Amino acid sequence: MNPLITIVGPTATGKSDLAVTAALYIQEKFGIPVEIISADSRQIFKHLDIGTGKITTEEMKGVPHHMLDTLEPKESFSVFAYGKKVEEILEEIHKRGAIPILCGGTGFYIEAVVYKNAGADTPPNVEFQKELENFNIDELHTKLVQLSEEKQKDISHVDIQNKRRVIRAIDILTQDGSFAKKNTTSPYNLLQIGLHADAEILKNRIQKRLDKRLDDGIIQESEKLLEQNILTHERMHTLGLEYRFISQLLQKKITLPEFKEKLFFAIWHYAKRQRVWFKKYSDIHWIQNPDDIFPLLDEYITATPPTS
RNA sequence: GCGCAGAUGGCGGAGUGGUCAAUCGCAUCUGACUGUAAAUCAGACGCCUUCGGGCUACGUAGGUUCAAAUCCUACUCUGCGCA
Repeated sequence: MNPLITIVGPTATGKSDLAVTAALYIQEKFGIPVEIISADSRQIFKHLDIGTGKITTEEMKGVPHHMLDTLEPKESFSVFAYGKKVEEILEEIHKRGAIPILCGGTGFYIEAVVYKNAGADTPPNVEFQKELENFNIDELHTKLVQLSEEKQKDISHVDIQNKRRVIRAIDILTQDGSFAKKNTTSPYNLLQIGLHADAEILKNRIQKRLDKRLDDGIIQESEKLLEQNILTHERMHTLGLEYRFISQLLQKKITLPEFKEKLFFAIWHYAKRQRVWFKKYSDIHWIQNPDDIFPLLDEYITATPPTS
């Protein structure tokens, strides 16, 4: 099995830096090259630098990074596409005899790579989904139940209160597709590392990071992208967090103090959601101190020297 | 000092005699997650409970009433106006 190291955890715990540190450590100590793959749903986009806290070239310290700056913000993307793309990249990395580190906080993206669970194998019918938007959740639910009986498909996994999910389920069944089975085992030889920080510490880090990004010009970045028509307010809304609230601020829907407060809580809530997501994987080695990664790497690489 | 307004759960803010442990928003807690995932969605949220219910609560102290967060009186505090 080919090796794959993951570095996961909530935002603002220092994953990106740790990935670089780990990469350099492995290269120096074992002479094996390492390449990093970002698992961040927004850092994939060009121009979104300060807002997503994207790692700089300098901070990469020469370690190759993948899945950063590959799309224009206006282009749409999906977990499915992500999973496919990363699969290719992994293959190349393994061919080169290098070890990949998948690093990021987007749980679903990690799942798509590690377990190859990126959803049903039925492409979305965007037009049809738009039509469905016009119905309310109860009507949609009724439709879904009818369809499931017609097509004899189990829909017990669908969250019937979540409009988006119900629409997608209807979409899949209407196309005669079926829901993918969930894989529970990984095709890779895994080392999963989670970076953990206690609530108070994490809150503090989030606040400090936010203040710093404001100083760095996070708002101006978006203003400029709006001027250049690289971003729209609509797109900023779907990008979430920083972009969503900056958009509201620039449109004067909220004041600066409100912006700061709302954004802080939104990031904090996001971090909690990430924590819940990663909780379900029992094979993650949770560490609090970055230095604790070294023995884990030593053991992993010594026990299973990567071959290609 | 006088006048007016107000004091509600961690915060904001509804409620103005019974259906109020008290709408709602925020925060908090727990969780879901099958092609938008930094997204989307759910549950809990006074205390106790054998889950039937019980108890204590709407500034404080009294009062009216079968019944009060809601009416009356006094007091305390806060805001605005006049002195």
